[in-house]
Parts: sequence; C-alpha cells; structure tokens
Amino acid sequence: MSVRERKERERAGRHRLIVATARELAETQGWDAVTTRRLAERIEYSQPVLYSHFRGRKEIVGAVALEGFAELADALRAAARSGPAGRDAVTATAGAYVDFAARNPALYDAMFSLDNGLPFADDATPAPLREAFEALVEPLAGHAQPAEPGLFVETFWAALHGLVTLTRGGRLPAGRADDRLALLVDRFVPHGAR
Amino acid sequence: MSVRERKERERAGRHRLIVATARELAETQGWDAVTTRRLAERIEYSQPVLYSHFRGRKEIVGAVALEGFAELADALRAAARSGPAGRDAVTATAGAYVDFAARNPALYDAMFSLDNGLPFADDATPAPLREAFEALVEPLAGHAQPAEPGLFVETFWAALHGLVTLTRGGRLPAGRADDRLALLVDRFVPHGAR
DNA sequence: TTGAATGTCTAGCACTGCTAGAATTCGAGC
DNA sequence: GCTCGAATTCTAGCAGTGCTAGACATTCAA
Repeated sequence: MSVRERKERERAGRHRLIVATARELAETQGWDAVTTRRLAERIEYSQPVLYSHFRGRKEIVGAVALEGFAELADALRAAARSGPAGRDAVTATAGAYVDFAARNPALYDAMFSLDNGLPFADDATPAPLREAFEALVEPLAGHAQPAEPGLFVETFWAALHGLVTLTRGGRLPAGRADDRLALLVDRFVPHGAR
Repeated sequence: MSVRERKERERAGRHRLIVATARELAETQGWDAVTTRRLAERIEYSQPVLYSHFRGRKEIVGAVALEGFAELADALRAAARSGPAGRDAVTATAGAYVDFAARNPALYDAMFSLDNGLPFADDATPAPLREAFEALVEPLAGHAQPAEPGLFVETFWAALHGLVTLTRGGRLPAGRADDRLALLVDRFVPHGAR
C-alpha cells in the first residue's frame, strides 16, 4: 500500500505548509491578516482544504503556537546551557525569554495572547508546553527559597509575560525594558545568592 | 440658545448610553459580541449613529477602557487608604488590583489586552491613566530600595498584569492564584521591611 | 410658511469564518 | 487500457462583520 503512504506524506506536507504559511503571514502582517481566504490563496488550494486539516481558524493558531512552544523550550535550554550557572543562568534564561518574544511577536501572541484552544495546566497539556515550562523550572527552582518551586516559577513566568506584553502593547516605555528585566531578576533572585 | 444646550445634553446622554451599553454587553457576552449592529439595536438607533459619536469600534473600546482606569484608580486608592501602611498597603493594593480584574474581566481586557487606541506612556496620556498609575506608585515607591521608583512600580505592575492575564486565560491553575500573589508581593517588598 | 441645515436611516460594499453539494481526479479491478 | 467507484477538491453561498454614501425626515430661523 505504497500509494496510501505517499498520500499520507503529501497530506502531512500540506499540513506543514499551512502552518508555516499562517505563521509567516502572521509574522509579517499580523494575525488579523491571517484569513482563511488569504491563507488558501497562499497555499494554492481552496478554503475548504483548510478545514480538512483543521477544525477552524483557532486550531491553526494552536498549531503555530505549538511550534512556538517547542522553539521557546529550545531557546531557554540553550540559554541555560550556554555557560553560566546559579544566578547568571536565571538572567540568561529571562533574557532569552524576552528576546524570543521580541523576535517572534506573532508567534508569542499565538502562544499566550490569542485563543488557541490548547489546554494548559491540564492532563492533556501537549509535551512542548510542558517542556517549555520545564526549561524555565530548571534554572529557577533552586532559588525558590522558602516558597514552593512550582509557585515560584509560575509567578516569575507571569512577571516575564507581563513585561513582554505591556512593553509590546506600548503600555510601558520601550526604552528601559532591559532595566525592568534586570530589576525583576534581582527581586526574584537577589544578588549574593549562589 | 437653550435649544442648542438641550441638544448637547441629549447627545452627551446618548454618548454615555453607548459606552454603558457596550460595557454591559462586553461584560455579559464578551467583546466579540459587541458588534455595531447589536450595539445599535440595544440603544435603539441605527449603526451610523455610533459613527457620529466614535470614529469606529476601537474608539468605543477606548471609551469603556477610560471608565475602567478611573474606577481602577478609585479601587487602588481605597485599598491603600483603608488602613494599613507600609508593607500591608502594598498587599492591599495588589489584592485590590487583582480583584478589580477578576470582577471586571471585560473591562480589564478593554484597558490592557484589546487595542483601544489610547496613548500610554506619552504626552497625551489621558488623566485617568495617569491617576491609576499614580495610585500604584504611592504605596509602592517607598519600597523601591536601590532601584528607581518609576522602574520599580512599572515592573511590579507588569508582574501583576502577568498574573492576572495568565490566570484568566487558563494558562495558570486558578486554584493557587492567591499564593502566587502573596509570593510576588513578598519578592518585591520582603517581610521585615517597614 | 418656506428654506436650509441638521439629524437619522436605508441600503449596500467588501470583507470575515465556515459549509453543502457539485465537479473532478485518481487508483483498483476487469 | 478502460471503466467504475471512491476519495478529494472546488464552486458557490450563508450569515455575519465594520463601515459609509446618499436618500429621507425633522427641526429650527427667517
């Protein structure tokens, strides 16, 4: 049944094409520009084809977001692994997080701001989500001090996310973003900690 | 020219009616349900009337957001004024912020998540925005320690915002939201501070 | 009472996500 | 190699969106 396999391969390829095209369109023109018609035109198929791969627009956003979580996990792990340990690892990881958001704004939106239908703190949470969170836990958990590591990392993550979204939405002056990040790290992992 | 005055009064009343209706519709059915048609039907006028008051949907969101900033400023001031000073004032203020967001989710979205066209860190920033931020500065600035008060308050605010949005979006388990808030306050204003 | 200005509405444009059913393509069996 | 049936893809359309041009009504001043 090689024919069946070939068809499945082609189908998988088209699946990836849709996700990649949606992502590129979102990154260059914003998620508002990612309409089913435009997307269909770009992949050179009609709209209904999209619905044979995804339940609807939201699920496409979710697929892009999933890619994002995998890449974010990589970026965080790379930052933590790149050398420094202890407090410096936290600084590097936080910096990598903010950089990731700055470099992939639309991707970040798909992951955290838009409704992507992905289950988060849930049994069904996809592996890439868990891995991205784990990549945050590793350098941070040791500094939780009296607090529970889980809560500590969640709170730190939320703070990072707040900085990212408010800065990018123009709610905070962009000029001193680095200083705010340094301040945040300093409050969660004070100088002098090992 | 009493006729002119009456007309202006009526017009102002209708303006308020639009904002109030949009807010109520958003709070009960979400911002997606706030369409120009539905809004027009509720206020018992045709859609074009909306455009004689606002440039477009975005400006209506902005008007609702502006109400929100005034109310947030009130809520924060009330919390800080309600008794405690020093560290307790920070706890009370942070709690009031989170409560405000939980009690008025759609309003909070209009203020911080949706595109409302309001200028933030800008010369033209409307007074209610400034006042809300000032209400955060007052109890917090004293604890900035070596950091600049402005940066300190901005970062704390961002952290609060991150907690609020991630919790409400289901990205963080809702159960331990209070613990995360306590942890955050503890990191920014450690126990033993005066 | 008329004229003009102000106000409001009807109707419509170009777009959205999504889908029913027609049309086509393609591989399996003869 | 040819035909038939199934899988796939497309055309066409629905009900909804934000927004607006131009027709219509109302209201006030002369």
